[in-house]
Amino acid sequence: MSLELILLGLCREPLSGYDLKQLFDVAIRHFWPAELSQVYPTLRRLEARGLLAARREASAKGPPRRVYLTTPAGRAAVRRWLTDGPAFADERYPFAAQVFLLDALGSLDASAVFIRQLRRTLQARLRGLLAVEAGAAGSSPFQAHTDREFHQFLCLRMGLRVLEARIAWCDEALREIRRRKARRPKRGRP
Amino acid sequence: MSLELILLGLCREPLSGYDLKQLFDVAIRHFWPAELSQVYPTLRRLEARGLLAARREASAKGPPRRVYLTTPAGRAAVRRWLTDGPAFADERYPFAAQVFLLDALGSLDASAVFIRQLRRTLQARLRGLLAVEAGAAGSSPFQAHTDREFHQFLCLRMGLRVLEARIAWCDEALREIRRRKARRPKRGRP
DNA sequence: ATGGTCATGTAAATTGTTACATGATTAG
DNA sequence: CTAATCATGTAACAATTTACATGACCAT
Repeated sequence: MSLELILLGLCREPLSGYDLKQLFDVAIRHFWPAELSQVYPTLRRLEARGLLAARREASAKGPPRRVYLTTPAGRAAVRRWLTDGPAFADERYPFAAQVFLLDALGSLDASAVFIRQLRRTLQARLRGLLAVEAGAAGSSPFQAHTDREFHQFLCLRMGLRVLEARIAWCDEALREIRRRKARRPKRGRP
Repeated sequence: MSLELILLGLCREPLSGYDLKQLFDVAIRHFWPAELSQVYPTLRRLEARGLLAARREASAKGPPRRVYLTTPAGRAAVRRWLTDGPAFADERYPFAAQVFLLDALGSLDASAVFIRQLRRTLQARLRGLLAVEAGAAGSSPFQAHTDREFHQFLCLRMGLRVLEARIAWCDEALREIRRRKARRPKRGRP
């Protein structure tokens, strides 16, 4: 399970479930989202297996924190995961399925409306990622970073490129729809 | 649930669970995979809800087939899904998570090995999709197709573009790793 | 005192995967 | 006769989401 490995990878410094959730939400949810209700039991499980070590910590606010740190066994598991090569999972894009079935609306105009809406949403996401990039990188994108930041930045670039590709696809699709409409002009009023 | 809507969308002509599974495997699994063990109960559920109509059919081989056809209510559900605009789901890319954590290996060379391997795998997938494209489209990609084929072809193009973007990212990442290595030359033997 | 953030969890429901079970027909 | 394809399904498990539950501390 990838969530387990990700948590092990992140706990190279002591982090609580709450901390981890925040990390996910700012930097990781783009390629692997996680809810607190899944994080907490998973941390317990990893601790029970000896891959994480837990320690209580008093907190300024609220209840005491449980912070976790990866054990040597946990670190070994992460290294194995990484050296075993890229891992893949099934990908599910509902909007692609919608495009596949879009002819059910029986109107190229309706298809164009759909794709324009898709483009707007993707554009908004792209703006979000670009803001992260600008904030994280400063002016010189790949320079003056630790190896950790460097790899995280690479990761962000991957997200950016995929979004750009999807937006470019929207433009291609709209072009092709226009061409198709031009070739087969609208009936109704001559 | 998207699987339900996809099945409803596909059953505009009578199809059995078995037929549908094959459709998924050739054309749909790229953006929405499905197992038979999930398809069969889902079809039953949709029939129970009056969105699909089932009919038995004798089969040349094997047991009698159950073929399903979308009812007017089912078609309405599909149209609603499509006109409500693009639907999104969480996306999970284990390999992106691995890139995020890759600095745990403590070696830019190891990172390059990982990304080269990723590139090879993506390249192989791209070849697969290109073969589908060539087979489905003939020489003139968007022309001389029904609206149905047109939209399905658009869908394929989206898959292609995302794969190309990921491969381009691999190249960028390898370039940046080389630059970083050049700037901070290897220690060990001067 | 009201609402937000800190901080932990549990329970139920949904969704999807893997493994198992069955049996007919056809091609080699 | 053996394996592949056709065709249906069930059962057990795993992963994830949504909703619920609790309580402290801080700022307005």
